[in-house]
Amino acid sequence: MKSERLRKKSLDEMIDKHIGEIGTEKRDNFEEELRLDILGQTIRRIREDKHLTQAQLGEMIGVKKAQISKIENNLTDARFETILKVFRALNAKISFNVELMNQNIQFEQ
Amino acid sequence: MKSERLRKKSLDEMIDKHIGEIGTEKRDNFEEELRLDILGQTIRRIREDKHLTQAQLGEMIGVKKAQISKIENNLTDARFETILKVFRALNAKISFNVELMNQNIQFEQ
DNA sequence: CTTATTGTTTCCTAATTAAGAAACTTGTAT
DNA sequence: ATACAAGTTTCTTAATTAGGAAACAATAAG
Repeated sequence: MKSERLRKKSLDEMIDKHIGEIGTEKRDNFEEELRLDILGQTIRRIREDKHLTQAQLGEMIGVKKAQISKIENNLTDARFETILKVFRALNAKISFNVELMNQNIQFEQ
Repeated sequence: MKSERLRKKSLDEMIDKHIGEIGTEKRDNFEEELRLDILGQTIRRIREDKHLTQAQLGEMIGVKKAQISKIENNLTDARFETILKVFRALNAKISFNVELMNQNIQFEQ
């Protein structure tokens, strides 16, 4: 069956085939959703590790608990600074490692 | 051409100057405490290295050149998705490495 | 079962990003 | 100098985040 053959392919190949090639609109949307999903999951994971409620985390950065909920569930495209504030409040060091060719530009927030 | 010679410093030259020559320890393990305003400068450097105008970069991600200008000059707190789009358009892989106690949570764009 | 806590969702409103457009400035080339 | 391209700034309007508040669901504890 097709599904058996597809199972042997790599995840990238499957995504290429079923979602679309990189660069296509459909693929771009998929990649973006995937990424934002991971972001919310990550924030939730760290927050729960620190035993903080959404309300407590929100208070720390001047954001309502409703906003934290939306960020964690990927229901909003928050502002860049807001996302950084979240990580700062969680005392999580987030570094942006920009890989360009063979060079690395790394900076932390 | 004259314009080529008069162009601003390339990304390579910037990194050489500020981080170190290729092969040096400092260059290999670049870690520097930087502020948010570096984000705009980083985007500008990469864009110029790719010989893209602000208008061209904006077109690639559905943002006006005025917005690119504001982002590069840190005159706006853009949305998280917009910043990711910029790096994606510049073909720069940006990974978010969240360090939390003993664990590392890493996810890439 | 009742109560409290936490998280989700919805309403309205305020604040801000971004579009769209244009004017202006700066820099480069002829 | 003049023309052109690139970047900056400003304006109005549209779209969206976030505040403020409240209702609601889910869970756990008493």
